[in-house]
Amino acid sequence: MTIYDISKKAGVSIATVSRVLNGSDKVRPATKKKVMDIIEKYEYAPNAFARGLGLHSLRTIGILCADSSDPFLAKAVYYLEQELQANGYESLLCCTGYNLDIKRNYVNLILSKKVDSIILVGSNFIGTTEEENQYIKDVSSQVPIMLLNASFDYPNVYSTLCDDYSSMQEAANAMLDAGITDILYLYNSNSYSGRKKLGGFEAAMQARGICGYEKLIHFYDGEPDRLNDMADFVERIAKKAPPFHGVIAADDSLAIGSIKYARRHGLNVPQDLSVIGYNNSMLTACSTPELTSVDNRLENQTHQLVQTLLGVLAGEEMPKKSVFSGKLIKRGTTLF
Amino acid sequence: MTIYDISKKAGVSIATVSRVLNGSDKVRPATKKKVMDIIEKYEYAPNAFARGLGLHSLRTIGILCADSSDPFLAKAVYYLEQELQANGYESLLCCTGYNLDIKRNYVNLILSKKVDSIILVGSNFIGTTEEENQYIKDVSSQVPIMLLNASFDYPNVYSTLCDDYSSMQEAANAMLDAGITDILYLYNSNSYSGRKKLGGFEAAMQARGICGYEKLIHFYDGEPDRLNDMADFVERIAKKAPPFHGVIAADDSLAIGSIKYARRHGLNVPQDLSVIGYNNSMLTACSTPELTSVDNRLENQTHQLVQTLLGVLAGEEMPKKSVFSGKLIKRGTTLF
DNA sequence: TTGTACGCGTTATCAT
DNA sequence: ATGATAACGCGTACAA
Repeated sequence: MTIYDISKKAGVSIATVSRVLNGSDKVRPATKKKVMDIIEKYEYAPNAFARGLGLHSLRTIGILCADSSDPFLAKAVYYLEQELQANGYESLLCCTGYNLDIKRNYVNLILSKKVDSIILVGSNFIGTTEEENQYIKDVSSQVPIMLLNASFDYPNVYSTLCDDYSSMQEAANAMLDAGITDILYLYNSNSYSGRKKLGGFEAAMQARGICGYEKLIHFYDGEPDRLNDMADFVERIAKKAPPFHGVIAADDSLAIGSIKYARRHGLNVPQDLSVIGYNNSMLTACSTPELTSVDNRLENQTHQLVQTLLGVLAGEEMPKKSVFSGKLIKRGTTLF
Repeated sequence: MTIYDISKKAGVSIATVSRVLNGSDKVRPATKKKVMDIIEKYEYAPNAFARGLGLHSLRTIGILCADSSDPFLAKAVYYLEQELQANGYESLLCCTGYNLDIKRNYVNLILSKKVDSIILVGSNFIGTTEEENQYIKDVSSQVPIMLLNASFDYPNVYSTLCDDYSSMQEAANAMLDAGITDILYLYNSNSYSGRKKLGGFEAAMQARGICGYEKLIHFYDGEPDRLNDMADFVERIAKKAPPFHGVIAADDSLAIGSIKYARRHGLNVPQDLSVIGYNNSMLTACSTPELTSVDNRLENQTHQLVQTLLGVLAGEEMPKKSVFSGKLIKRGTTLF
């Protein structure tokens, strides 16, 4: 069934069928009904490829993320897909892994599929050097680039993110206010977001004049999601580093790992050890007591990102950067 | 840049350019190089839509799942996307939610995007009645339908799954062998897979002549991933139902919920209560001690599914049904 | 309001 | 080995 078949059966031209299909324009109601009946009778649906050829778009958005099974990224992808779907866009998903070179290739690959835009999910797409981020500049000339949870100032690149710096600073201040100054800071990513969080933590410590806090900043470079490996990691730290009575982690999984460590050593949480995580993920319900964590407003971010994208695609002028404030969700692993 | 531009600049016909692009056929090396140089110089890439028009394919697979942020489904989607990508296919992701009508619509929608096949991830796409599954029959005439973790016998429908019946039976037998016969069975889905698991459990109980086990079979119909809601749920059951010293859950989250319940009531796991989960997900590392769980070989399943799909698309005769055996991964929440 | 005719960028089929 | 040309199916100026 092609548009020609339909036009023939309905006794009209393909132009009229096309007009009926695309809702618009002036078509006499009687003609419209006649055509619609034929279309429905034969369950005709226009060929997407031919349509794409003419319209230069198949209403498809490329979603790139490092690992769609990471709880945080998975949630983000889910929200984005739902939001895009609701606005008539399909989602082409690509999981790139964490290697920058591979990411670059994927961006070009997905671009060749004629997506209307590319959403980069997670801040690990933004490196520290100009050269690392060159690929984003290159692609931004073709389609708008949307960054979720990261920021990059460049034409046709739009950023939506949480103010991780302030959020982490606030979290650290909350712990400091409770009198805990020996804080173990754990992180597992040097991404844009990761760097902001660390910066916020350091700023808080410095503002209070805490000395030697650097010795308690540790980077976990093991496998993600291996909670026990993370507990082992904390255990190794505890043996060598100065004592600590608080843990702030840049990711909930690391916080849970710390709680596992505490349990192994008979430390009570939060009496002996206060713990704050980040992302407010499902993992917060995993521990007993439940994990205090920073909520970075993921759902708000994804909503805003898609709204911005729709505006951009419609040719409107939209904000280049949308920043949300995070919020400390207090649960059982902290006394404050 | 179109193929015409390139052909002009290279002083050949578009046919030759096309041949060079598609690697195939006989093109004199010198000609090939000449064309390639021009292509690279101008960074020419063929228009995907026009290509799709000619080939009737854009090498895209539709992946449908109820909720890509569910840990199990997220992992499945991740593995599938990786595997497809490695074989030159893109993934069009759709999250449908759990409503059957909506699913039906999505299937048609994604089909109109001219995907080469549709993968239905998770057994909740298969209902109990003929009528519920009619939509699958309808679509299967257009493209091959691949089922992950479910089975449906119909032409052009291919199933890859774990033998959940036997796996659950084995899990129940392990607990029964350890002398625990008062077992609380928790489930949260009546999907194809959910029904198989329940069947396996019941078979095991009946085979051992356990009486009244039905009173300890309970369906959780609350929100998924709300571990505390699940703990509340178990608490309510414990107040009314016969006592139990074992829990077998059709999903790890329910098992974790039970452990939370146990902790609240000062019950020791596994001494006072043995717990077995299902899916062997990341959640197994969440509890202390770690959760014994049934591994349903997800990675093997996804690999097999894609291999089958590639064969089908290549016109080969492939198995209609591929069944893997699950495996009980013993950890700390059981004594056996 | 409706129809004609062309363009979109490939691939495939013939010739040569 | 290479080239000319016909589909592929739709959108859309432009004409009627």
